[in-house]
Amino acid sequence: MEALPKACEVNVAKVTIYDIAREAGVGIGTVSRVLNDHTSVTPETRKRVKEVAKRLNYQPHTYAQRLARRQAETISAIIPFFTNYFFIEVLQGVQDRISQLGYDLVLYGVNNVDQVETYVSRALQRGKVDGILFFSMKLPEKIVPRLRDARLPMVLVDTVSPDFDSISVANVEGAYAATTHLLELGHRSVGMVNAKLVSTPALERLQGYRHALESHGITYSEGLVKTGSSNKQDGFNREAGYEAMEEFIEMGPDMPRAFFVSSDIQAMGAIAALTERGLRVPEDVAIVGFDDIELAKHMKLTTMRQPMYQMGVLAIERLVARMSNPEMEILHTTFSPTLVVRETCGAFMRRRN
Amino acid sequence: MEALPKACEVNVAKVTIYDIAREAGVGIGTVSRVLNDHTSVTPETRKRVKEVAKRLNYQPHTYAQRLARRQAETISAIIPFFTNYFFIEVLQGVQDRISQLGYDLVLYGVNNVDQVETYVSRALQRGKVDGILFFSMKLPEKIVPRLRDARLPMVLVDTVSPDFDSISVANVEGAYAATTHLLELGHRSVGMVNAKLVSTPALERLQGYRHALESHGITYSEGLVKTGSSNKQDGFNREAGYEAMEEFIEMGPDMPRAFFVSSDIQAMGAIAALTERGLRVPEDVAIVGFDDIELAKHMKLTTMRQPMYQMGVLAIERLVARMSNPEMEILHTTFSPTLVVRETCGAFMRRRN
DNA sequence: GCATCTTATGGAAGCACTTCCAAAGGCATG
DNA sequence: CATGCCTTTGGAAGTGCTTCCATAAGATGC
Repeated sequence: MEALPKACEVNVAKVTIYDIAREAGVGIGTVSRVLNDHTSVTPETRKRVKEVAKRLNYQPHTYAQRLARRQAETISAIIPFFTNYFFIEVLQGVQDRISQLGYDLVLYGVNNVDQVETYVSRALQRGKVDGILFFSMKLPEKIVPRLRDARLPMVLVDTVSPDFDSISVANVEGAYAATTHLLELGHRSVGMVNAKLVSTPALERLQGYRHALESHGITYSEGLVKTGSSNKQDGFNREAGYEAMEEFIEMGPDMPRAFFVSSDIQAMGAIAALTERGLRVPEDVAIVGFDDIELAKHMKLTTMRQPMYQMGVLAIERLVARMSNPEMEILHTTFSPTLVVRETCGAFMRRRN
Repeated sequence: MEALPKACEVNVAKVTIYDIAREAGVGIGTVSRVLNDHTSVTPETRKRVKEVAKRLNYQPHTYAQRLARRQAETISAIIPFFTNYFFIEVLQGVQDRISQLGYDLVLYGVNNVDQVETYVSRALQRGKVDGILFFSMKLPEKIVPRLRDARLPMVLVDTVSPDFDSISVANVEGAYAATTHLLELGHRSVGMVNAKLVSTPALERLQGYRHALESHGITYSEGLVKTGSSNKQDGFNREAGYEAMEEFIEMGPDMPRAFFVSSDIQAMGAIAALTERGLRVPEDVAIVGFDDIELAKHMKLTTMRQPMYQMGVLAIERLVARMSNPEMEILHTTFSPTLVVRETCGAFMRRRN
């Protein structure tokens, strides 16, 4: 049990450019030039250096590079964990694009609002990241000046602020389209299952719903918009949808026979409430959701599709654009959600008649 | 349009420890000692330096620190994006714990198997990360030696290899418990909806199912295990569950009236297939799933719960332990899933009778 | 054959920190 | 008062790279 090699002695030899330079009989400058594919190196030298590097299994030291290059090659994403489906899909786009660029993605998952500031501070550490992606949360007013002063490229995704680039979804238009679809199917009484109005998307989707009614000559009625009591995720959750629909069902015969629901996940709850009371979807009640999460397809839910993956890709592209040109004018892009007609709205059923 | 300030001129002044040292009339060594809370600094000096640092709004340069400290303060997670629910919940545990430790989490999302090697190589870059979390995928044999040579702490989550620490779920026991639950409710013919056998969890869950049958004196029959044809995510997807159940339904009266399904998401599909054919759950057919994803609760699905969040937390703790003691014996931890009885198994229905 | 222009190369300086070592000062002890 | 010890401090050396500058070597033109 003696002379156990210490961990550090066993560790992989740390090969530096100095080792390569010595071994190849060149200077470190030349080594660096070869490894970074600069010009002004003869093919023979280039070849020799590359061979030595390979033989010694050279790995550049990431942080030494980043320090010398004055580049972080890293982007951080500040993202609320509760967004779930949306988050996953957008993040996939972000990841794929980032990975192509050879950048790293560092993830700051926010579970409660207080963490936002902590994570922003971390991301703002000098030289740490080249850019920030800020997701789905209202940007706290008090940190806006710090962010602006830091002059660090930042793109907001699924949220908006006049001071920064943003990628978002046209909630008003989407809600308008969803509601209009139901109206065009002949419904005159269309209810809305909404989320808490503290959230901007909820507010905007309500607006779109209301506009749609009014453009079709129907007066908006507060009594036909319900939210349920579950506060989790600002009301964008299944229970809230269930509860809201329960309330509607209690209205008895006056209950609307068509609903725009402000998210697919709430729609799942709403449909469950209906089914449990013996009401069939779409025969008795028509439903249109919002988001087009993966489950929507399986549930045959008619819904408004957000191009989540593309939003992620675009977010990175916008960020890169701003990185290379900080003086670029601030750009706000809104994607228009598209109506995906499946079965819960009853459109196909009607046509068959 | 003249004399527009260049971006770099406007940029935040980069304050270094040299600036602080000059301003506070001390040496850089002292500044470093103060900022790192070392001993051997008089309270007055400490106070003065801290004040200057604050006044100048000093931010340490992350990468200079990491280079000098020979520590990455970063952990990377290599994770298949398709795991979805499981992934999100485990990652939440990982994130929370990492964040407490002041480490960064860099995410490598894998969309197809080839990417695994790319990402492993990146994570292996010298000095880049202090540890790796490898999720839910079979560790490719060919990279095991590289990984071992690198002597970089790595913990496998939801997958196993003899060479590395791992945190996983006792699939055999879980499947055994699930099947036993159905048997104890009086079923003699229990089918299984499984995923593709290329996946270890699928293999192990089949084993548990088989053991359970045999310990109850029932002979195992291959005909009662079906998989469906959808290959996505190794068969752990909704369509596959739907297809498998369709096949069962085609058996006619010989079809089992109870099923253990190897994942909740498949169970969703299976239930849909049953409902569409007019078969009620649990009145006509009993179902037990596996995972306890968020939707399971809403669907009232009886299932085997995996403690995903805790698995994430433990994964980080294990990683940290190995980082501080590389010679530690390799540890494999398996969490036992617990049976969550809801409605789809029919247990409550029975009791009511 | 010489002046001029390229092109290739070595290595110092820089990036912003940590850490170690030597030195200085303060205090107690004999 | 001299000696030894401890605390505090400054700053050189180190971390591993990139980049710039000066120089050397080779190519070109007349």
